[in-house]
Amino acid sequence: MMVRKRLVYRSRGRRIPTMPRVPNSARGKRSTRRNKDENDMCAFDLLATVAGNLLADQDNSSNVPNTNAAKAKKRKSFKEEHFDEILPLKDVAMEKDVGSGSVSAFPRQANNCLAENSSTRNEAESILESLTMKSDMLAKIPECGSHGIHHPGPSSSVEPEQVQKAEPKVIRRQADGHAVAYDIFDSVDVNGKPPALVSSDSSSCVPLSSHDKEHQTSSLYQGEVQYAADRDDDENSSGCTHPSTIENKGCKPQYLGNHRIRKLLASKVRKAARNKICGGIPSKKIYGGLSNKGSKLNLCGKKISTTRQKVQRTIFKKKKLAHHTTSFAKEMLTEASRTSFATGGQNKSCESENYHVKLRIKSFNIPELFIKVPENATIGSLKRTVMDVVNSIMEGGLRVGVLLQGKDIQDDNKTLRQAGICHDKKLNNIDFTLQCERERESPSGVIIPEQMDFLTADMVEPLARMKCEEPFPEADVGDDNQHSKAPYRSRSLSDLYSVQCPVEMASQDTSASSQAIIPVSPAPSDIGALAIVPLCKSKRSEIGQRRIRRPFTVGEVEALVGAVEQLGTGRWRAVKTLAFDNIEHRTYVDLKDKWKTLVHTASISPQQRRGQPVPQELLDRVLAAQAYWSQHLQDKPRGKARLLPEICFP
DNA sequence: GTTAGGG
DNA sequence: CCCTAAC
Repeated sequence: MMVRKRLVYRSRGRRIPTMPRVPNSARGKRSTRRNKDENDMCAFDLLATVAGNLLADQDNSSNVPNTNAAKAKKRKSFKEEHFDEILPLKDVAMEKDVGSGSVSAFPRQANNCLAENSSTRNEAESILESLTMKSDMLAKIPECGSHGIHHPGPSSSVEPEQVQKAEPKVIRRQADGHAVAYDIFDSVDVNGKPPALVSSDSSSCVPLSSHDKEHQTSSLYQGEVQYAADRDDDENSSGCTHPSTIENKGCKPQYLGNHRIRKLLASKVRKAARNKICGGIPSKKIYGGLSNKGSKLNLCGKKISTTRQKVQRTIFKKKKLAHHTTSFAKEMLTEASRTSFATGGQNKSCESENYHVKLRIKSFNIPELFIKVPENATIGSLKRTVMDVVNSIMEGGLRVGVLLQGKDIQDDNKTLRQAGICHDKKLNNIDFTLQCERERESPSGVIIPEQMDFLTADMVEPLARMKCEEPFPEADVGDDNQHSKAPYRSRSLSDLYSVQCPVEMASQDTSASSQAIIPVSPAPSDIGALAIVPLCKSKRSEIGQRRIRRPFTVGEVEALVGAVEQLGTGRWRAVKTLAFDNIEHRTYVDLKDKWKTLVHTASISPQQRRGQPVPQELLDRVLAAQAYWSQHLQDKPRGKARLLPEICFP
């Protein structure tokens, strides 16, 4: 029966040359999706807000990551093996001097900062004693601690800095530097081995429950969760609030149903998430529900994750430049500390005009950045590539939104008082959101004055000051942690950012990264230029994150054609094994799909073709192979005609 | 888990 | 690339 079925397909296959319909429809679909993605932007703004709120709910679910043990092991061994090779690269890359600072100088800077913090601590505390960032979760990591950035404990908070006059620049720089640079280089992995591709496995944003250190480490180690907010403050803030939480390992795989069910659920969840997000439903609820609501939803998330991993097999294996979730959410908290702004009060309606406010960044994640790094790439090219990507990310700019009791206050001209925001009463209900500037009407792409005033001083600045760097994941595990001790400052990147846009943190944020550099494994005949591949263009939350689109290179096409010539169509698993075995991000389904499109491409006129041109010679082989196997398989349903192809396709 | 196909 | 159906 199975054979019969296949025969039927084969017969259809014969018409392949005339199956323009498939591609066309596909195109239409793509187009549609693109639009959809644009719409998803609406979710973008919501994420930030939501994230923070979820932290509190989500933590405790730290559980055992349900990752494939073998894979984890593999990754582990790999990292350990090449740690020494990787580390240097990181340093080199970080030394790129942009602006005044060099990353390599970070250690010293960190210490200095620490000292500064100490000296100004009292003063600062009086102003923002409770200001904290989720990102300090980084500090939780042992290595961070070694740099003196470590937070005192559960209730640790970001070192208060002078907040009075925060400057956007500083903020920017520090913020991104911290976030971006770190991320980018943190996982740079360069080894002598052929660059294998690294899948972003973006879906794997995992929240960490900071409390569970082991878990955390584990996650980091696996590279699945490189960064997560940690609940430094005991206050409950915790974990990763990012929507991606759904896929988070933190959710214990309570049970493992059959994959089919998982896929189904994953699919459903994704759809639901997308729809909801697009619909503008408060992400808070959406995510909150998913993450907290109980085991049910969590399970779903878990399933997604699992499914992803299995189906895509996208676990970065060899080169991962950086993987970071991108959510940046901050929540301003309010216990307005009673420090005055010294602006000279006027009315007293709200009775607290000049107060400094305590703000807390509950979550801070960074976007994924992947880069294709051919072995023959130079450090310079690597730098340029990273720079380009970062710049491209930044170009969107960022905008801060203010929510009062969940309601977005759009009138920028209103005074806080007019908006009903009083230090005494309403501050507790204020939230900030980070929105991608592009796609939004906000003119300058710069933060709005009022907001800036508020944020700058109290919230952003501290953030900018964060010195803690995430340690090399491997470090935690490795015996020799010496290397891991080195912090990776990202001053250079931050500087870049600052140039691009004033308050960029957001760009990397929730927008889920507009782009990413993706390391692509060296396809059989890959041409080795650095290539940047957009990552999750949609900026949608990572919930239903679609895999990044990675166009086949000519080399890959060639390998595919060669494999199909030998194995025939219909044996995609074998094709995968034969020609793409070491390329994690190309699944046999991908190969099958690619073949489908190749056949179509070959059957249309060159003028109608799009994308990177495929040599006519290859297309000819595609048609020949397709025709051959279509016929051949009909005659001999399965197997047995292995050598024929060679005859036909030398 | 694979394969074929439609979207 | 995603999602499903069918095996």
